Amino acid sequence: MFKPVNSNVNFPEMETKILGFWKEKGIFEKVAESRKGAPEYIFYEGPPTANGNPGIHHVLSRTFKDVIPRYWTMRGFHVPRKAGWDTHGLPVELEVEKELGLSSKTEIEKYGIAEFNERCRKSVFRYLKEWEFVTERIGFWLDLKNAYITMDNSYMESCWWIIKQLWDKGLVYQGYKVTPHCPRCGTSLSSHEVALGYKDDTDDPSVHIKFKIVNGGTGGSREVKSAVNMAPGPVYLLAWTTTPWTLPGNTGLAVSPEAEYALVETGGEYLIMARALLDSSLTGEYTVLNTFPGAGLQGLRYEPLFDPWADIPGTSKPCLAVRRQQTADKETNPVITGDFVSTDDGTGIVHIAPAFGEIDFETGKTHNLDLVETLDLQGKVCGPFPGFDGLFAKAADPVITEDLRSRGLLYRSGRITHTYPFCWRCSTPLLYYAKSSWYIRTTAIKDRLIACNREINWFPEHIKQGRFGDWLENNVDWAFSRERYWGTPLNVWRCERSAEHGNACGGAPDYFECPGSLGELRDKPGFSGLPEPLDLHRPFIDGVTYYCPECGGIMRRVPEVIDCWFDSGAMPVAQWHYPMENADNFKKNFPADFICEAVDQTRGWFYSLHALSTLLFDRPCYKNVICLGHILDAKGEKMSKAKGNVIVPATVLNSQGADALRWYLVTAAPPGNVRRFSTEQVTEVVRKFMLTLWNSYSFFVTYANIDNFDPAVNRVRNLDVSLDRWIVSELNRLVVKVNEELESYDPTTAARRIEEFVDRLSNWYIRRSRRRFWKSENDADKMAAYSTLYQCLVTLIKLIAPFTPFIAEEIYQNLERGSDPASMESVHMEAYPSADVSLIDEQLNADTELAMKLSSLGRAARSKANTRVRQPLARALCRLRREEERQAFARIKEQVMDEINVKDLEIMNEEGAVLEYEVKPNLPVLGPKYGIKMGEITRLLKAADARKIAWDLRTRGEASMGDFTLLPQELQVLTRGKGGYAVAADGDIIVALDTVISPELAGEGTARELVHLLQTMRRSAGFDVTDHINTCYSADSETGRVMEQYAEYIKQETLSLSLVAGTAGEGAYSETHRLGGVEITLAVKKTG
RNA sequence: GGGCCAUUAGCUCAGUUGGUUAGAGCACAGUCCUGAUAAGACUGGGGUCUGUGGUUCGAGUCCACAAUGGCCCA
Repeated sequence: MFKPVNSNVNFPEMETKILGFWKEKGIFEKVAESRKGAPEYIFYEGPPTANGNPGIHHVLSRTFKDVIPRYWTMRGFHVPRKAGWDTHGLPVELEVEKELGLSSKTEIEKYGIAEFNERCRKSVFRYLKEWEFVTERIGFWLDLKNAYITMDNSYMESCWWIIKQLWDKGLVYQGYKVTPHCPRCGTSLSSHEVALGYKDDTDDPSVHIKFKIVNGGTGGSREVKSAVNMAPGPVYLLAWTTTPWTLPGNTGLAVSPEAEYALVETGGEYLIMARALLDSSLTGEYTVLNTFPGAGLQGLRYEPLFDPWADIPGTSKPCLAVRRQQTADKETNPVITGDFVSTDDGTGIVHIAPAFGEIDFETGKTHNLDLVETLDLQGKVCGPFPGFDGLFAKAADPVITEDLRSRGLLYRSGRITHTYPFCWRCSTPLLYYAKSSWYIRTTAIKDRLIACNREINWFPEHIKQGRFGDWLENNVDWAFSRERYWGTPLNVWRCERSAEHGNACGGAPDYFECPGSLGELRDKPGFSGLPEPLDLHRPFIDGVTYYCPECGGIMRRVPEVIDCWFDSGAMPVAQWHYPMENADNFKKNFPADFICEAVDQTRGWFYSLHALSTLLFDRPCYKNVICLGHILDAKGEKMSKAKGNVIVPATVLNSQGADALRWYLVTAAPPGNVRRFSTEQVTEVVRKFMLTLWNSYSFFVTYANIDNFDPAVNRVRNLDVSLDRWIVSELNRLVVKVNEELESYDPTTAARRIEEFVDRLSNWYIRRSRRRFWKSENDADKMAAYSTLYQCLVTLIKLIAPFTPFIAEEIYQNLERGSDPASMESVHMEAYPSADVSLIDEQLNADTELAMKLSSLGRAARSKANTRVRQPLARALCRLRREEERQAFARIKEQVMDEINVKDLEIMNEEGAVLEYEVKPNLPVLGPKYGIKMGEITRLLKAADARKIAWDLRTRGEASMGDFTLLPQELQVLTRGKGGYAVAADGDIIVALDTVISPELAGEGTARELVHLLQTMRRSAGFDVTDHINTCYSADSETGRVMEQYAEYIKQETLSLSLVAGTAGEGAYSETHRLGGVEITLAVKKTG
């Protein structure tokens, strides 16, 4: 006996019960245990940060992260599922800053780094419970107990080891470069972090500035100089910028050497700029006085807008860094040429501030421009600039603009909206400026990064050459240091003397060492300053010093910590504390077979894993990667707290359940696409898939129990009913396909196929087999039906187990575990189904397709004739063109007759009465043969008499039209129902119904109608399916006659022991209906 | 400004190497079927396959450009 199944199932409740079962029996651990020693399939968990609530997009990635490992586990592999947590970095610090009300690094340091970091440590796991809850609730099996945690000493020590490896290869350097800098966070951002924070529609100033040309300089072509000298007033170079705050740092102007420039007079002023941009830049009428190539401007000098060297009381002095680059040539502020100058926008003259832009900086180096740094690390202006000294850069913009206006140096000012980068965590506008930072020289291995990427399978595939490939092609060195507090400290120590005494130490300007482990550090001469208990974080590690081996000076750690993307990219190594321990584990678990994250990780984790793996081991870190698209709300908008359109996983999990959500996430859209999420669609999954499956299961259990079906005893191996052989064939074909698709990382197509199978199982196999289950004798056919359905169900639940682990477990426990004590304790310990291809019968599958098609057409024809299916009809005719179909006809005839309730079904011979013809060109054949003449042929065919052509083709083997003689294979003769109301057609196939209803047929129809009424009444009366009843009726004489004629049939169908005319007795359930225009009253009563 | 992806019915998605009448499901309306079903069947309305050019005898499919949305990069 199987456990009875309630067809009114509550999935969330069922799932909770299964969760309890897994927990109580330790199923997850047992599954892992059962695969010990099996070949490894390696999955890496990309560590989330648990300082915020998990959202629906996390459920998406966690579902895919679960399906694939579950699949490979069932395929017999041992799949470790070590959890991980990302704990360092700016996001964490930011939360704490908010809590403490701190707003700058100075305030953090005043508060105390030790205390600050302690707060960070605590805040990291604030939402750990929610994360663990969601992870468990959705059935994502993850080894949470042995999670790797990036802030552990052991983890950080492994990071040190990695840095040391790179250091020894000369791949780590300190560079003075322009970096995007967040003035609020006070640190540089790596390029992948910058990528996270671009905002369109940023409103910024747009100013055109006049730079006054100094007469009598040495540069400029003769032509230009004479033009400038001959102008009646001062001549200005017109430049455009959106960042006025960079203007005090201006030390050069760049022009395009090839472009044409013009000297114009406008409003009494004399301006030089690119000719192509005159109309878009100038506000009024203008006259072009001269034109010359940009190269001619090279070497002109202009007056600086500000003097950063000035000594003005009450202002900061000097600027932070003011470097006069030129030694020989004292003249400053030159016009230079550069290929980067475009004449697409602006004025064709680009203002260069070497401290504030990558191109600017490089240009400054090339042309020996002065470097003037007028901002401190908080983004405040610093320098002899009364009025805006001390202001935040962006706040200084209007002041600077006003100042220039008052001095007549502003030509025009307005606003512009464009895209600008902001800090991805705190939304402060980023400022680009030159400063020192630690780099990993990834450009040195760029070719290897690209080559290793070739070995990776990306899903979707376009990421490989597209987004990720491009990223690698444009690789820049990884700026991996952060001037912050809560992160893995950079393990570089520097000799104090090198800075204090110039070249005093070892002859080098700076002497650095990079100890690669705690042990190595402890072994340094004079090591001291590390307190117990051990904590490698700041500020404790900052106190560690030792003696410089070169000069005996004090070695101190540099102040930086490392990028948290480095942490997560280090996980293949650091999760094992390799190489300090677990060398075996590391080797066994590297590289990964599979990882999965959303597309935003191409520059994040996907990159940091790939880069570190290539740097360290010269090989890719992962073999297969599913890259998921983002989730939008039902309207296609991004989910955000601000919009209030965030869907919390718990709401869906509580109402529809985890299986439904998982199935939806897998099947609804291709994984790589963006997708809209709405709970209505999850509900649809419940109705369409989950309930159909559940009801098939519940149907099976109900009847199997009535008949005491025992799969162990009643297993039928040789099926001779074609319906059974068909569904088994479909099942095995499904198993082949699903395996193929899962092996190629396409769970979506696999699941969609399963969905289709469930539909066929329920709506064709079970529906058509229903009568076999009701038969009162336990004959062989009935057992074959049970056995087949049982086999389908137990195979099916194993197929779906990776996708919907709960319902699979629930059904497994009842159907398989419940009847076979030798079965596994959980469905997830089972082997994934493998197909028996000998059971796949393509012919049979095609036959059944045809039967379905004919049945569908038959019903369509009935619908047109307005004849209900319950009313039997004498005859149907069908038209089949293809030889295979005509052969299949004999095999499926009975099925179709039964489906559309006709007494006879024949292939039609004389078609004229019900059909009309159409002749069409067979394009794939005719096209290549006739090419450009096709148009004419098509026209001729349309005009021709289709019936005649069909006749000619059949009798003469060809047909002629105009100049053309066409052969049968070049044309298609289509036929369709001729206006007749009982004909339905689809392409070649036609079904026509004989709609004449004889009195006998009418009587039979009435009998079936009566059975239907009584069945419905049984249900309304609340009888059990197996209850026997007594039935009474009062009806007109005609109906009474039918009752008598079909008494045996009616009694058998409705389990009536008696069927008598008369009024109902005490306690009977009675209903009155209209049947064929007359009123009848029926009454049913349970016996005994 | 550049790159990648998407755009097919009101909604969610299929659409194989270019080939004849572009399909499902949901939703809506009507009819039917039902002794597992919250299901199913049939019919109907609903599509200039985002647009414009091009290649071709023939384009949802290939090419170019553009638009919208998303992501990424400057």
